[in-house]
Amino acid sequence: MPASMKSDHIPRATIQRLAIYVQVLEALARDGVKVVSSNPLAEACGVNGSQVRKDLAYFGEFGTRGVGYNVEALIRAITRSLGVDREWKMALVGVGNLGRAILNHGEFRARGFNIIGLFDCDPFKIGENMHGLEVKCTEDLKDFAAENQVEIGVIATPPERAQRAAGHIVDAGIKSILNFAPARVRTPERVHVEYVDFFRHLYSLAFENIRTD
Amino acid sequence: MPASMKSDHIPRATIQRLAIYVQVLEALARDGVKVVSSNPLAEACGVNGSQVRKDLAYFGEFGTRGVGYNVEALIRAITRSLGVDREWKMALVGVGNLGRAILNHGEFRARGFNIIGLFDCDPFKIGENMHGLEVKCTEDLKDFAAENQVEIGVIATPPERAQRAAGHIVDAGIKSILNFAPARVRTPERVHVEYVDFFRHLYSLAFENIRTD
DNA sequence: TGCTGTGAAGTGCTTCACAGCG
DNA sequence: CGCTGTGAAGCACTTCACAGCA
Repeated sequence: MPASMKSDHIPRATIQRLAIYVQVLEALARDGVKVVSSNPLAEACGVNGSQVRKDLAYFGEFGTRGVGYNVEALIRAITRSLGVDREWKMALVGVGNLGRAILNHGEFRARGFNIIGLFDCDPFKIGENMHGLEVKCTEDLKDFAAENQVEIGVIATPPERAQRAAGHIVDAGIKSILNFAPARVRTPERVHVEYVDFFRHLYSLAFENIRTD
Repeated sequence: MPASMKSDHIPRATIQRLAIYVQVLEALARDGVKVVSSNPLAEACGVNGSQVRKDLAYFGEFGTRGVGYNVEALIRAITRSLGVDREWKMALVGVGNLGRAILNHGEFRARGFNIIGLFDCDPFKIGENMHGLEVKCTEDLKDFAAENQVEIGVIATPPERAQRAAGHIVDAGIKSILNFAPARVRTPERVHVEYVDFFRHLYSLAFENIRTD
């Protein structure tokens, strides 16, 4: 646990909001803003001012009373607190349309989340070269992960193959999974799975839309 | 409001879980399962059995006491309740790497969320043809949306252009936005914005990872 | 004075526990 | 007898309100 952390339990929602704060703070930094107080920051993020202050208080005291928060310093404080101020090595399982899109999406690398290995179970794809990486057989993930200290496994297979991909990732000793496949996967307790689910959002939009007619 | 709805307020979290239930129910249907009771369904979704029953109860009574839920019927009941059992027309703003990836991602069309118009502000992209659609100038979105009853605007621009894209979408009278850009956007109260934020998930993974060392 | 940091109060979602029905 | 549907209890997060510091 980071030495700076003040509380033992931190709400999951807090972590997700910290990611939003970073987004907004980076936009402020781009616009040349040096200092921001909790209320305007909160408004730009669509939350309450106390919420921002409480979220930050879980990790330390980053503000100056009567003034606010230094934008650049707060970005560094948050990314440091979350552990995202360093490189993270990821392996991508599934190099179809979705997988290639993820590979092409420069934002990941720009934020230190580097895809260093590609895996697929399709013999026609194995051996192919993408973005300077050779597609390997998923069976080889275990050795690769051990040799290269892979920390995050990214699933980008069709839904019916997501569980098998998860099995290979777990088997390789990787404890974090980012799943882009539209399927839930079963994993041991110790493995943390995050789901990127486009349809969750589309369903919310559709429902809100018909509800407010 | 759908006639079947039993309660006036439905938690946002419930809607998001319903999307998960559909995912898991579809996987069960693929495996030939005909009937499922709340506890196994809940376990596969990573939630509590009462939660499943309560979520469904907001919309009606879909189960049979002593038996469980018919898988196919429950999928239809949920998708109907949420209004996702029909076609939704979407316009995509921003046809860079991310936008093209969204356009190529067949799942959207497969679930009735159809991209029927492409827009970009880059003169070099305007006029280009992608997936049988001609890229138009973002200024033309307003007329296009009115003529074609676009219901959802999808933002896939770089973060610094997300706000302008949102402005065009709002201006076109569209009330729902799906934002893939890593930036928050300001919109009038009546407009519903959903954010697809990959980094929210990566931040959660990274934090959980260092927290459990 | 202005804004942060924080205990206390408020709110809403989740879980429990069981009545009710097939 | 088994599982759904649901009021009540429990719990966690959010918001309030203000003490405390620059």
